[in-house]
Amino acid sequence: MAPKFNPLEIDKKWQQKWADDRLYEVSEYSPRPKYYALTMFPYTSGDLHIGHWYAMAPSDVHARFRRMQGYNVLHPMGFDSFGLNAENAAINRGIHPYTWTMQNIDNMRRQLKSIGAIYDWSREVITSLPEYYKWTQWFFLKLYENDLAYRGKAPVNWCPKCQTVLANEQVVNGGCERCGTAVSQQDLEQWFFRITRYAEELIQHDGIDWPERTKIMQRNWVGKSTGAEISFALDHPGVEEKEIRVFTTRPDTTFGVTFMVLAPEHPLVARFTTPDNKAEVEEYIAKSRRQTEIERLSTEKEKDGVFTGAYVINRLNGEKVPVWIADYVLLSYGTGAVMAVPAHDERDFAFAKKYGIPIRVVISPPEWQGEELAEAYIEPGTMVNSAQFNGTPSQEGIGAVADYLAEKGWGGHAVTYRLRDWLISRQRYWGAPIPMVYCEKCGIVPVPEEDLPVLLPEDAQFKPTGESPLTYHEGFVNTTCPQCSAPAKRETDTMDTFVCSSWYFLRYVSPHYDTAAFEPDKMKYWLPVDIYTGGAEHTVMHLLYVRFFTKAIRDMGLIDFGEPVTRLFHQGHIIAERRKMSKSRGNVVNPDEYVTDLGVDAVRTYFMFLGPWEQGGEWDDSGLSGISRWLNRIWNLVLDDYNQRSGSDPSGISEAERELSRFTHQTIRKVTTDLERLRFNVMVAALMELTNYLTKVKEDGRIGRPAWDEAVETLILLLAPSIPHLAEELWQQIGNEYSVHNQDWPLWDEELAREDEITLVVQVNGKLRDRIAVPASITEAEAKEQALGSERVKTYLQGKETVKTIYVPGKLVNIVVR
RNA sequence: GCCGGGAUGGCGGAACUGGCAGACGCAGCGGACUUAAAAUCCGCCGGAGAGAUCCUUGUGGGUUCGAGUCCCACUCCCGGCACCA
Repeated sequence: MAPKFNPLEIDKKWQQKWADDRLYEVSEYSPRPKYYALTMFPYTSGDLHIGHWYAMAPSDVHARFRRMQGYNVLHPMGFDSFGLNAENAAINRGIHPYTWTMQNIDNMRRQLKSIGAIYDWSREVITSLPEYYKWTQWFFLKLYENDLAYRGKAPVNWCPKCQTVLANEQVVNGGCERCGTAVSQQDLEQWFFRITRYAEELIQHDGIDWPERTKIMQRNWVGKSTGAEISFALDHPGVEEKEIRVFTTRPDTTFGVTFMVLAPEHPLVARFTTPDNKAEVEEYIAKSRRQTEIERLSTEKEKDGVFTGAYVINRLNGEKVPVWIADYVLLSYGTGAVMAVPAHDERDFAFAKKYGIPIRVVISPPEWQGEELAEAYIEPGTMVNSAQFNGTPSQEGIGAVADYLAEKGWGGHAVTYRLRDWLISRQRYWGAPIPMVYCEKCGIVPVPEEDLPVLLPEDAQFKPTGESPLTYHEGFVNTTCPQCSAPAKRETDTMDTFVCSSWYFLRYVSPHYDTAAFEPDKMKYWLPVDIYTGGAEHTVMHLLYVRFFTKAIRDMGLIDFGEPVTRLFHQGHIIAERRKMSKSRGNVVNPDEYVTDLGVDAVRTYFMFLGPWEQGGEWDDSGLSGISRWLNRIWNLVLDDYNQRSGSDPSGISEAERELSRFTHQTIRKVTTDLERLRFNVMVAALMELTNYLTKVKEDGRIGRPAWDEAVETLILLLAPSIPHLAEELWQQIGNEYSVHNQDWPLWDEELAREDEITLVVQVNGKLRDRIAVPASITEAEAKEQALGSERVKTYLQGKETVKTIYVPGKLVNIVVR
């Protein structure tokens, strides 16, 4: 009898040994092909819950599998550690953000180590340390140099509770992503990254293996619209501008324009509103400013607006068009002005009805007789009331009108994107300071590279004032101009944490390199990332930003690839009590207690077995015991003595061995392809089946000792990525050389995996009637003959006429009768 | 409203490219071992029926020799976007 299986002792023993031997440290100097397996690094919000483990354990299994397959695998880990959480802790509990963050990291690192992953801890990256954020600042300077970072006044999303600006992506249902508080609009001077310059490239995903839905979501987020820009003539006393340009996807409806609408914030409004309308217009602007994003975006809300008293001319037909303002027009999209065609746009229709503005049909619906429309007609049709374009199908008209506009110099074909520039300023302390200086003489001056990093002062005061503690820190703010040496002020905003995480995958290749953000040779060796796994919630933020960064620095010549990640995979969410786990809901499950109870291998395996990785699932620990039992069975299977039954029939033995090798090789094939496709749940099931099969084989005792030993070794090798601790222990116990994790992944032999005998399914009219064991080499004629010869089948053929017989090789015969 | 994804036993799920529905595990039931329990091992385990057999993959239709898988319509659930001109 084997000694009792003690998973906790085994976990401890091998984690210690692997660490001592630096088994998982990787270097660039390897003859093996490289494989960069990246898992999204965690945000340092406290401790890890099983959601993190669900992201990390299966990805480690995949990385270990690649390692055994002969790849030189880089599987790094680090901490995304700037951000609001730490600062709020400072305000609420009086702990310095640095201290709080480092405590969290210590705890999270301990938890991560207990997973038993192949993380190379010598490459750990912490974004909030100067040795890292120095390079975040350096990238900022590079973007600035290349006109991809700029400062501008903009209406921004402001969270009154967090007292900071939010990116569009951080506004969820009109509320703050973090605290849910309604977001309001404020005009502030802010730093932006010109991500829109890459809009076109960001909707291309050629040559990368990403989930279809992620690509679609990114495309939708970028929101490309094709149409035309049209100039409307403006002639207003005292206004310089002689035109207002609008963007439209429907230039074919331009003859139907009966009014124009500007966003209330549009700069022209104040200048051309006539005295009669001034009071009303100002009141409307004030009202829409007061509204929160939630109110303003409510689709329930009836569209309203006010007339400015100003007019423009529709150049296509010379008509005077009244100009209104309404808050359903957004300043930030297109030109902040729209031409309104009530006959062919639902919103314009409702607006025109409400204010008694004429509705003129210019696209004829089928069988239209000139009657009034009951609702906007937005489908294609034939152009009418459109001068020389009458009779043109509207879809042709789109291009024809745009061409005509271009010819006349009144506009032309145009493309607009929904994507806006990335606002990166945060009025907060715990972030990478933006390395800029304001000089009275020289204006905005970048901090010279050699002066980086701009360090966060340690002695800041944390008060909930709405401004960054940096603003009050005289020692930080007051500096000298790098150009003229006159007294100057530092920028006190810090960068959005998403800036830090936009390039961390580059830092892992040379985390301690201090003369550049990354060592070029090592970057060339490791990148791009071969597989990146993480949650789908990062699709339109992190994953878009990472691609933008990569393309931007490619164009600077720093790297020579444009896509950071070759293959992307999203694991699903672990939920508890039917909801996503979160601290505020109090349904967070901590993995530590399970690990100290059952051992880490059981927990790792349970995450894989739960269901398809991309689907996630409910955390239900009742299934864990099944995994534990299985590990125990493996232990006994491998370590209890094998007794070959003497006096067995020699021919029987060889047949049993043939069966065993077939089963083993089929399992190798299945486990290998499942691991390649990250189908962990069925991989575990296949390993359980092999275990069950070996248990039976062992009882029968008909296998020769060498064949048995070989089968057991294969089982252990196949288990090694999933249950690294137990596999290592068993590998040693059966007398093999350390370490199982340095062994080659088993290869299957198609010849050995092939079935000699198959079960031929016989159907009559598509219904299962018999199963016949036949040789795999059976011919079509033989199969049909056997099928027709079956007694069970014959009873269903009695008195019937056979219409045809379908044969699917190796599978079935279907006899169709009438 | 628009764009994705999904629905299979009591439960989690399996089923390659249209070919044996329910692999594997959990729970349950029965048995062995035990003074007993736990642990372990063996067996049963979608529904109806005495049985032959029939029914069964959210609902309704269709294509096909054959549909969980393909097509059409619908219901519900999850995720994303939401006045984008």
